[in-house]
Amino acid sequence: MQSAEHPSRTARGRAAAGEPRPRFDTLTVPKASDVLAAEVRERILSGEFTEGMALPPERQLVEQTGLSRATVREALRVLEVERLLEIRPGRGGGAFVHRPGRESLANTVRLVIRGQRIRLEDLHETREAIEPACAALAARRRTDADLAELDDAHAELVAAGDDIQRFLRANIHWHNAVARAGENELLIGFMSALSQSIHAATDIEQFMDADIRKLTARAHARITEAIRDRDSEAAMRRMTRHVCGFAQAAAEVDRRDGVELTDPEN
Amino acid sequence: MQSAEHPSRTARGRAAAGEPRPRFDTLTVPKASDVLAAEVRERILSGEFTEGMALPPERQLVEQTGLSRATVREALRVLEVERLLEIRPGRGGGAFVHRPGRESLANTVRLVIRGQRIRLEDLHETREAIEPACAALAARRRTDADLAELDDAHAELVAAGDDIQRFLRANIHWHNAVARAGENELLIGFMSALSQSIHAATDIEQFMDADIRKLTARAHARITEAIRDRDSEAAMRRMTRHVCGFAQAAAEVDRRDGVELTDPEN
DNA sequence: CGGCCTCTTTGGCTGAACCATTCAACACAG
DNA sequence: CTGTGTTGAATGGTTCAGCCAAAGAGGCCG
Repeated sequence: MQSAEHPSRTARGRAAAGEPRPRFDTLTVPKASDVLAAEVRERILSGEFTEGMALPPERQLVEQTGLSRATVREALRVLEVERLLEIRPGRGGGAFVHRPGRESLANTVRLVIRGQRIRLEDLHETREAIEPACAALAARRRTDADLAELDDAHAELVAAGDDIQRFLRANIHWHNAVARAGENELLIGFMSALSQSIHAATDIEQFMDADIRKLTARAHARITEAIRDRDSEAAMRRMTRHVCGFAQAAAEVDRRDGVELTDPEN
Repeated sequence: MQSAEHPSRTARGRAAAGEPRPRFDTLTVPKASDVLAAEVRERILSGEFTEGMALPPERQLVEQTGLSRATVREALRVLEVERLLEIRPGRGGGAFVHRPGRESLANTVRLVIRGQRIRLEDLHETREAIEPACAALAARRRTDADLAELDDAHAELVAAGDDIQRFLRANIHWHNAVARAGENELLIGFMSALSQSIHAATDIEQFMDADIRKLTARAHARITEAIRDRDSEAAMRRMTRHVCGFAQAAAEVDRRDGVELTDPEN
């Protein structure tokens, strides 16, 4: 700061002589821990640090970087939050490179959905965009194992009967199985996060009555058949109808709830 | 550990007497900074801490929590990475609650895409699922301002001529404008991350020849028209054709490159 | 009154030390 | 020789005390 004020005075004298001075943009000073984190992040993402590789222990990083331990720890912590490192305590522990899997993709997306307070309608619309595509891909790429899982999930759904919690678990399981059969990691992650978020945000007990459950089971069966026949057109069409129907039903209940629940509050 | 071995001996004696012993699961000890981070995170997400609200300064948090400053700082750092806090130094600074916007949604998704090394085909497939839906929504919900932005972006695209970088910027801008017109925050974030990631991953100079540029401009024009006419069917159909065509062209070039570029390496 | 200076508040960073967990090596009893 | 308990070392987790740097607040002097 002082070294920035000081020259400005002398420079003003020169400016009076008509000589143009160089222009400096307001420069941003990054935090030390961010610098280290960025360095390590790049080396992980570039593939220089491979999955499972152990970083040097903290105290050694302190030596090598010239930073303090707190700073090094902050950097490691940042990368742990970003799921690029996994840190284990104790002897033989340390920071290990970890290329996150589909689970953490789903977790991240879910956190973002919650953090941004995305509207439920937005979630439904997004699902209407994504899930039919998943069904279409599933129909093209399904293996027999995928099919078996779909059948299992559907059997469980039917077997659930009036046990709503069991029904809902089987429902999510079936939807995730469709996404997995599509073999697209990104769509799998999105769908997983979406279905969980929608499930969590919907007061689902309210409208999961016997009729809707029956309708759901029929729709799943027909979609599963299309996937079995590798008929991606039909799978997509039927899935579109299924999720749109669900969204409408949810909106219906939500509107009723809106009247019941938000009025007394205000 | 010792307290777990010790009783086992005395208990073994009792077990011989046929009396079942209680079973302990391996218990997990959370880190102090995680506990604090979780606490603050919940209070932000639940709405108790509102946007822009200032948390107490670090030293005061140290008093109130009974933790050390390093621990408190780690917790705040975690929340900063999750974009739930914004931390500013200097007097009048501190930790401020920050509900992340669409920019950080896109950033997060982009990081995940890169971190997981999602395949380019997966990106294209996901885009083929999402962007037509965006176009359909845009046709239904567009305002005149949205339309103006689309027209601007298209004009810029046409004006770019042979300046490929300028063309590409205008291209991304137009695609983002479509998403924004759809008014779905989640889709906006996904699309923004997708188009940037695809752009970054495609060796785009290679196949963005004059023909493709002309084709792109025509497609954009026709889609913009559909959105102007609020014809969501047409918008969706044309967008599907557009992005599929792009994906095929990219795959074509990629295959050619694959032969050229990966052979010499091996 | 306005510009400058100093003071205070706040985050950023350091260093040293101690605690907790885990694993490996080793010594000792059976 | 075997297995079992003990000890020690490596490593992350936490604390404490302190200094530095940035940035606003308020007073002081021209």
